[in-house]
Amino acid sequence: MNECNSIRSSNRVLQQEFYSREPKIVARELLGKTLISTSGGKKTGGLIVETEAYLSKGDSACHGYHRQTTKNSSMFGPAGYAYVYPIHAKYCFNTVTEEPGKPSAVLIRALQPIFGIEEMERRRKTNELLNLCSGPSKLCQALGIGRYIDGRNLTSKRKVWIIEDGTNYQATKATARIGVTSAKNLKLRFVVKSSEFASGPKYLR
DNA sequence: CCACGGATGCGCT
DNA sequence: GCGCATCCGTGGA
Repeated sequence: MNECNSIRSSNRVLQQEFYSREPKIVARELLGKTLISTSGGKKTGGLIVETEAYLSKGDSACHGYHRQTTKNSSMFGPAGYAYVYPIHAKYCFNTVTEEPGKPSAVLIRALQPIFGIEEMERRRKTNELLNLCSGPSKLCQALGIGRYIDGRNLTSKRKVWIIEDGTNYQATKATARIGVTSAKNLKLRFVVKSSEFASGPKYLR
């Protein structure tokens, strides 16, 4: 934690204008904002401390790189909607960015747990705070996010949304994305510097 | 109907 | 740091 960080207090839900920009900008600005889910009837969520941008152009790691399919169609839709896809029997949660037709998104990779910690512990089957939301599939499990969230609007307080409330982090870091098998040269992963809640090895924080 | 990908995570070492 | 368990949804047959 850095003493230069300041706390924001606003319940305003992030709107389409926020998401309708380049994924790189959105990814950086999502750090320190608050992701909330009421899936399963329980309020869970936390501060976003790690994100990754997937670009609509020149990014072979982006799921929309080749063409639109049923799987990735929400990526081609309007900004401010969810793109959720299954991976290895788990899920990853993205916010769609830019205008319709441009397949880009921001993957939420880690949260500092804030709301519904007991419920998240139950869903994750662990009491370790640092292990609740430190990975894209971990946080989906903790927040009850599944494929049924794919294509949902994130700009109203229904099921899943993001509010301005949070922390203005001064120290952030950009690194290569984790786990991608192509376009490894692009530094499109954004992380709150030294955050113990982020995923990945320490030298990438 | 079925083969297979996939932006993972856990459990070892 | 690395191997592999795990499984849903897709799309081709």
